[in-house]
Amino acid sequence: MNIEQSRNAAFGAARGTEQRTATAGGGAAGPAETFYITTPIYYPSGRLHIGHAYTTVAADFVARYKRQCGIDTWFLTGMDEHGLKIARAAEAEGLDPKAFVDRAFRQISGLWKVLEISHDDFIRTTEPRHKQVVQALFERLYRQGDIYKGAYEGWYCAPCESFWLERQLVDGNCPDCGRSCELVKEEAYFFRLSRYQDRWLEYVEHHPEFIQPLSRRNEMISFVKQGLDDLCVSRTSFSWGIPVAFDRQHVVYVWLDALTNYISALGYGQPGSLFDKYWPADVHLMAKEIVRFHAIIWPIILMAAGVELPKQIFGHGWFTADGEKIGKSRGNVIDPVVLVDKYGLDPIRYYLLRELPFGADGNYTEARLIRRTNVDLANDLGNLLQRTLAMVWRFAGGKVPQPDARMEDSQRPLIAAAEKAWRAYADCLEHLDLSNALGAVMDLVGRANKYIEEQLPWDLAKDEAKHPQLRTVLYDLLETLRIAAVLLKPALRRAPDALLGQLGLDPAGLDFRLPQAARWGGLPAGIAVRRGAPLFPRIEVTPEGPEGIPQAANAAAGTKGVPGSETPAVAPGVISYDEFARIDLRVAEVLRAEPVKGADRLLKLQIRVGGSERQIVAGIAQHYRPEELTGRHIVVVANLAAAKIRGEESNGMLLAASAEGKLCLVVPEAAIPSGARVK
RNA sequence: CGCGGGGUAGAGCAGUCAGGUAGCUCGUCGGGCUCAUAACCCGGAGGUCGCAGGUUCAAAUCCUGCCCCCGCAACCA
Repeated sequence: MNIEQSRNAAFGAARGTEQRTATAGGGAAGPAETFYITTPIYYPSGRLHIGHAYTTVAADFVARYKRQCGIDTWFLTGMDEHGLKIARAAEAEGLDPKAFVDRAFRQISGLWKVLEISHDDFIRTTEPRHKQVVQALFERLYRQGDIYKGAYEGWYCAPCESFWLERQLVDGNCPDCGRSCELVKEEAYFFRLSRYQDRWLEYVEHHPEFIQPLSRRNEMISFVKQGLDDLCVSRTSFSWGIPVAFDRQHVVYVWLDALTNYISALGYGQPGSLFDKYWPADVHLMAKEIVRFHAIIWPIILMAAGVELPKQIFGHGWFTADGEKIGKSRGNVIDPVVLVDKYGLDPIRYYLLRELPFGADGNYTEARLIRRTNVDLANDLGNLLQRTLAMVWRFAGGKVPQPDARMEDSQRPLIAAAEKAWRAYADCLEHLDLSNALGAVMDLVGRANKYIEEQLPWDLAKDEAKHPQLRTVLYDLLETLRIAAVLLKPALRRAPDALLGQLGLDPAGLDFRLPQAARWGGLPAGIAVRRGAPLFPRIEVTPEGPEGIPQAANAAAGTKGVPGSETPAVAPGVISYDEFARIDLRVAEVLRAEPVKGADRLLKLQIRVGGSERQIVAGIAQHYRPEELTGRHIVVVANLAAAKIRGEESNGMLLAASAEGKLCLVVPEAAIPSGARVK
């Protein structure tokens, strides 16, 4: 009873501090509480990478949490399918744009399936339901004078069919191909952002929670204070888009199309639609680079349309790849599907959600993923379950023991720790501090591990008089594990149920509703526990040295030590021989070299590799003069995908070593014909 | 004067909005425990919180100036 009292007091207090409408609180009177969360609609011009997975898994965690709190939740994601880039990419593959985006849709859906994303809807901007809302919105804004017809002025590169702003040009030429551009004017519609500038500032001033985190908010405010230009919202130079209803030469351009998905998906404009139920959105979640559009353009569109604004725009940080920004052009795209295959879904989800303070940037490395999994999930949580169950078998006959009714709550520190964990967890989630929400659960797990050392159950077992205490200790450990599983349920997909199953519960028949499910005492005494496989096996990393030791040294030692037997299990950071063999390294002769126009670090080299000649571009201009390269033999990666650098075609990459600002070419040590294989 | 992020222990980071004994993970050194997935627990060593001023009883935190690194913007293959 004292348990119940303190519980209620604790929850009452927690509820009282939560200000936003979407809380974990139990149902009061009034209309049912709802929660609407969105991810951006992703643009399928390239493959989706860990960044997309990050945003979407984060939204999934929040959505599942809200549902678990009994809140009527709607979780939207989708795809942005229009625009010139898509039309081009489709054409390049000889596909109809629609066929192209259909294929992309299948890929993205597949990824969300692998990550077990629980979205309620997936909006595609090519769908009629979206098109119709965009057209109506465009027309309305035009009729009321917020959209006007003007002229878009820009520099046009005919071969590339691209428009550029004056400041984007390179020596007056196309930044893509280096060829000359012509100044053109294109008729276009513009949206009067400028008209709403002051209203926006005033709104943001009075709604400090509107743009989060704080650094993004400040950034947006200072951006708007510099003055807003009107926004180009239609184009005539391509047709893969939503036609402007009253002027069919135009298609709606980018943001007015894309952003509108958040209301078109709800059936905006139709009486009795989901829009009435879920709008305004509680959170638009996204990575930081598109916060500007969501925090400025979107609210102004809504203001103009007389629609209530979303409650919050939240911009999270980026995962970088070993220090570099992740990008298609860098070839360091990390495929989430590969990671899930390799490590399993829960470790990936846990890592994504736990690793970064939500809002900040952070480095993705496989070593850190492994460490997170081993330390938090295997050593702390998985091992706690294992050792607890072993003791329950040994000291309590494999059944959940009955705690000693005479013991006060104050003598059972895990009760208070569990309460504290729940409160911290719920509070963090209200602020989208996902990492610390999980951290609160892990703190509880850590407390339980420590409790075992304090109580020494194996000693208690030796003394008959202490058996009531032993039973209480074991019960408290089991109950702590149950609560941890309940709190991890929205974040992880396998482990919580597996854990509960080992506690002897049937996850399918459990009520996970928060906060009740996190209350102390939910585990019934007397049920039989079931020891099972470790929740999270440790990931062993034998061939790789500890972090901090240069990998090359270890890899070299490793390959020498392992005589060419069958492929060993390849550790992260180490590539197999087959992977290495895919790189075609060749000796090449430099025929001539010249600077790349307008670039101070680039040289353009004509090289001969065996019988064929080709051009490569290399960033060595600050270390070598063109004339000193002619005739030299160098080493190149011969099968690297072609790329355009500063408008110059590059068909390969030369090898050079650099350190501390110095750079030198890697060259054959003795004379050898061009085209010779290097390995 | 382009925009933004950052500089805190060997590594990676929190703490900065609301100033009050500098904290976490990994690594390292030592100890404990034997229930457990070579796991778990305790303790030690290790920091001029980028630099210089200022405000304050008190500054990693607030103010001013400067230095350095990174991303984007236009030079990465």
